[in-house]
Amino acid sequence: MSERVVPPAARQRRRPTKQGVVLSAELIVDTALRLIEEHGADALSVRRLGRALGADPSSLYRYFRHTDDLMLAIADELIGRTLRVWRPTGDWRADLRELGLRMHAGALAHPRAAMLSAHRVTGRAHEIQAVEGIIGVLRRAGFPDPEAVRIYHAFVDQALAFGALDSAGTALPRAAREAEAEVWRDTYAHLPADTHPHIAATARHLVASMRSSSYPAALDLLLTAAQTRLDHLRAGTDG
Amino acid sequence: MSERVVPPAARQRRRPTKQGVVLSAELIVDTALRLIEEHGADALSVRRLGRALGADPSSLYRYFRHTDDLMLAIADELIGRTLRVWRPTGDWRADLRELGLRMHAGALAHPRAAMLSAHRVTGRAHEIQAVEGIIGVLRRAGFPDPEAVRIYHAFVDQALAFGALDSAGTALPRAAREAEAEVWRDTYAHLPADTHPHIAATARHLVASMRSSSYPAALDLLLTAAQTRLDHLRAGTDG
DNA sequence: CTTCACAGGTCAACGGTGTTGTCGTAAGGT
DNA sequence: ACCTTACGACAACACCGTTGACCTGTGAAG
Repeated sequence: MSERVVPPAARQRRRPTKQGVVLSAELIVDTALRLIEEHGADALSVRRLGRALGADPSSLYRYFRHTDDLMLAIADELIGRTLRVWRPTGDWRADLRELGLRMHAGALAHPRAAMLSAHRVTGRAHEIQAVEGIIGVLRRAGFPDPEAVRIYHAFVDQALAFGALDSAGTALPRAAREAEAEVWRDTYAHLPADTHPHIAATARHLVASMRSSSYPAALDLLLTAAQTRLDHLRAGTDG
Repeated sequence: MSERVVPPAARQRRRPTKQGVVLSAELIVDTALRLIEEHGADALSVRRLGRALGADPSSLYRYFRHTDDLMLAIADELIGRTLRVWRPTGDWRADLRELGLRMHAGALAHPRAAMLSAHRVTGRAHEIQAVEGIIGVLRRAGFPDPEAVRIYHAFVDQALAFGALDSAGTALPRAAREAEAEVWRDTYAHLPADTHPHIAATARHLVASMRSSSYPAALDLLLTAAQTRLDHLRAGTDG
């Protein structure tokens, strides 16, 4: 074996595969993302990716040490894409809401990658840029430093956590996802009022609510609480 | 094949395996949890579980239709364990805070299981009991039904999502976890103020905050927002 | 232009996975 | 003591990630 993976800079001998494709780390990442998007999260396997590229599966190991390595590269690409289109306007609440929803949407677009990368701190350029931007928004809004950090931390983790949670939902095989919807419709909607009064009373709302992600609601709750805190601080300072 | 899985009530012929173990859904779930705890999440496979039980892997299909089915049973068992020690006092905010922290702690106690099951709706006994309990607390507190469901949904998902997120963190190999802490200490704590003013200004707080979970803070923010909403509703009704 | 080292694509194999069809046997009801 | 049948065992299938050995065309050096 010795060293299988060669750093991208040193690559030069661009030999095409048997089927005429010239491989590159970029092409592999892009193809992987396309595969995930088109055929669901479980469509991503080294062998399938190889087939989609028109190359032997083992060729990929010349570019990535193992599948995890590939996943991180994919995640990195995703962070970049999300951040690239965020333009803070100066309204802290609207800006954070926008960014939160974008992060969540980005995760849902690539469930498998989101699940694997949510809990990792990369310390890379894109991530640092995001941290600086969010804390900046909060400080400019008037939050004192410890408060800004607390809210930053909760905000980011919430976006990542819900992104991963909801991604896991969409990554399920179609049959399992339908089974879940059925559980709410069939089991919860028909519990008798004498044994389960609260579920019976709210069944209609439950079935409707469970159909969609609770992230927007949770995000708004977080922002509302932050707003309340800010109002409180202002009142304390002004009066 | 016909029907392979027999409902637990109908079981009677308790034939021991070749190695003398008498199987049961309970025993299988318990063994699976033990396996996950001791050897990590990837230690859970039908074949390994069979080996750990002293039974042929295919025997498990007499108790669970497929692996997913087994995962749901594991998840429900965890919910049950958490719920078993929760005693609502009547103070809705304190009760939900208590339950949220318990769920989070329960997830951290079984990181791998939490990660695998956080996103599943089981529709099983313990879960139903939890739903009834939480919505009951909210309705008794005075939230109208749609509001109660919205908050219930956000509350539960947030507890599960953070549970899974933080579990993923603790499930990392020790080396990787230390590397992450280092990133905060070394990279973020030393960014120059002229390029990253906001990070530089709050670095001290950042390093401290990132060491621990943001779930308690996020939970308090959610409860604060709910309280605000409740006050608002009361003011509207009373005045 | 020719030569030739070796990057990088390919092949075959290993040990793992979930899942299913078939079969034998011992447990329980009669 | 017999019969039925639940249920555990076995073998097979198609897939997975990963590796070591092999072979060939590329691109630079002479």
